Amino acid sequence: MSASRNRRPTIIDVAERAGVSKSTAARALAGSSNITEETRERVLKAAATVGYERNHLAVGMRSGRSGLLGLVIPDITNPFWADVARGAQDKAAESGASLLVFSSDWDVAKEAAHLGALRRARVDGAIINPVADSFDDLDRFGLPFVLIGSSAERFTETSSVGSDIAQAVRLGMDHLVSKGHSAPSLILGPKSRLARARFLRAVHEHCVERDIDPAILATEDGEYTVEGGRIAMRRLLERAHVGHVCVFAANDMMAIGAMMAVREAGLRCPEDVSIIGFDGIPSGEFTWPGLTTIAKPGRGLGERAVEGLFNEIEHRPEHRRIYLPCRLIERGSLADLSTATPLRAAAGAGRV
Amino acid sequence: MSASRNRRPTIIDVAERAGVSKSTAARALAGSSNITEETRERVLKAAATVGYERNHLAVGMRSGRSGLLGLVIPDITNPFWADVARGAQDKAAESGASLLVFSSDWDVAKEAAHLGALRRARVDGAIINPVADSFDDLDRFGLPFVLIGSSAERFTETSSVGSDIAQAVRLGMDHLVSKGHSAPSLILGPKSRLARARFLRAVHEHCVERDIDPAILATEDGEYTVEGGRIAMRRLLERAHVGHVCVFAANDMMAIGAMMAVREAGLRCPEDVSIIGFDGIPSGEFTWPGLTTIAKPGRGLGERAVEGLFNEIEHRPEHRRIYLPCRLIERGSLADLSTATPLRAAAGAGRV
DNA sequence: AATGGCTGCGGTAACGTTCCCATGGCGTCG
DNA sequence: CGACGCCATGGGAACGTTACCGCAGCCATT
Repeated sequence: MSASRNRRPTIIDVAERAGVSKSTAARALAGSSNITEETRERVLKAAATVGYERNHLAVGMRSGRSGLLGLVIPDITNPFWADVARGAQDKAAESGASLLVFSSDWDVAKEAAHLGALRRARVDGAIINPVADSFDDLDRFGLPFVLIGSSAERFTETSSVGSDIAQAVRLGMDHLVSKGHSAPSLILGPKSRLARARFLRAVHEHCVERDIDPAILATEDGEYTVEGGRIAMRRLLERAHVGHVCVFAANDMMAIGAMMAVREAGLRCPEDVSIIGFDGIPSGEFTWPGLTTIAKPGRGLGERAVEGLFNEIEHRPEHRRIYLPCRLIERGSLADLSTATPLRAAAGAGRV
Repeated sequence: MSASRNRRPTIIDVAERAGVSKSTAARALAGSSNITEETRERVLKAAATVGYERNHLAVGMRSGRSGLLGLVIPDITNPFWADVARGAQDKAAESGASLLVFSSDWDVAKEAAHLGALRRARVDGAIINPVADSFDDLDRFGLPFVLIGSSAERFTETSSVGSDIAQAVRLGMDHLVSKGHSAPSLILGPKSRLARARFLRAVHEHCVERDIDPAILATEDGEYTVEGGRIAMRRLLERAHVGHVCVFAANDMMAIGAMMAVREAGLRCPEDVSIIGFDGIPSGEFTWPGLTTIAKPGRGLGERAVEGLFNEIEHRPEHRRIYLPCRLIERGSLADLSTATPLRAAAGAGRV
């Protein structure tokens, strides 16, 4: 009859089957205006029987909207970014959009190539965590986009979604003092990274509020890696005064490295050294002791970014930076110095 | 002149600028037959100056190939699957294709919905790790696809890509005997899972080769989670004979759980219990001791799957199951019983 | 010298959809 | 009772690209 067996049915097949024109069929399928309830049902039934599915490519050509969104993140293998991707994907699916996921692997050239691929694929917009420092590639992009993550600070003119670092630091510091630690040593990222300054500023502000002189805090810099944290911790231990050491690491990987350095120095966590991290990566659950940390809302970031992107696409520009709250995950890497319980007893309990 | 400022240039703009027809422009851009070198250069230059980029949507409409591939995996947050995604994405990019990534989160309904979204997005094909047991959704899919991972065994008629379990088990067992362990206890997945049978069969075959009676191996089942491994290990320790215990876990998460159970029982790894895992997840690097394991070639799986998918799409069906080799990662969770060195000394060395 | 083939190019249709306009029928209001 | 307007529907164009066909000019062969 109408459609051959191996071709996918089009709206014309539906129209023929329902005995109407393709215009009418389109109206019925769009669920919109000026159509008899009876013909609509007839068309819908015809569509169901022939197994019609709207061709997004054709829709995209005609309407200029492809229903495709891009996501460019530095490392898909990092569970945090994967969580962002999942949130974005779920939210996009709610609106019938699909997500093109690209991992730049911290490579500026690769990132630029990905942006090109997104343009050619005619995505409606993109969510980007830029690894490049320059505006060039983003300017060239020419499509609506939303920035995500800490690097957004560099671009004041575009809307962005990130974690609320200030709130996160407050959460961590409050938790520290509630456990009897007052002025933690800091393991920070490289000086070149903007996230470092933001983190440090938040700590300072919090110290000022509590009448602590920020200058007394020992700090060490390092790469945002396990090895970076290990080295930083080593140096921290060399400088350490007598007594319990408390460390606030700006990143979970560094916190894990710090934990390793503590063990390698023949010390114990949390008995001799307390550690709190920042990120909420799954690996923190499997260290010994488990890593107490502040978890970023990865999934929420992805969801919110897609919302912002839709606003951007539909020319309802928010031009706002949105900061989502983080949450504390208590595990075992922080000693409780606040109770009257002698340290050794607590340590013994923690052992088994 | 030709194109308005805010519209993206089309091939017609290029043609006008180069002073040729759009047919000729298309030929030049396609880099194909029957065109003077001179006009080709003129067109190419015109394309560069107006900033022309081929519209994939239009190409897709005309050619029936969208340049989009789908990837449906159970959990994007799992670094193994993320690695698969990266491999697939890289390989797809080589051919100018883009990847739609969907995470089914172990939800059959969500998986079916994703397959529908892929069809509507007019992907050229998909790579799928099916969580559903039935063929129904896959049959309904109606587009070329390649299966990936262990669940592929259920579908004999389609080409698939997976890890070489037999080789991996051999690798692990060989490593065990080289360290002086002969007949490891086994922590396996749930009986319902096909991967369990495959793993167990490989172990048995290896035992037969070495004249070991497979029946003497202690086995425990559990969920493929940290908690599952912990419970299984607990039971294993209750049954344990005197002396060193060696455990081969079918999954890294379970291996990590087993390590926790050992510590909770007041024992030490690797001094009292040796553990080897299977997967190669990053978390295994951060446990104490580091987890010795067999790593699956996630990235390679993704790459190979895309190759197979292209074959499928272009009707060069391989209809083959491809198994990629795994590799051993040696960390500290396995005691070396083979040397003359007394165990205690080795243990002491392992401590710092 | 005439004819055939080949080569470079232009014109046009088609992919599947949506939007705009035209048309006819019917109800309503003056 | 006539005219106007509204509503349901149909016809056609357009989105940007590629494939096919046709045409003109040129070289080679007879």
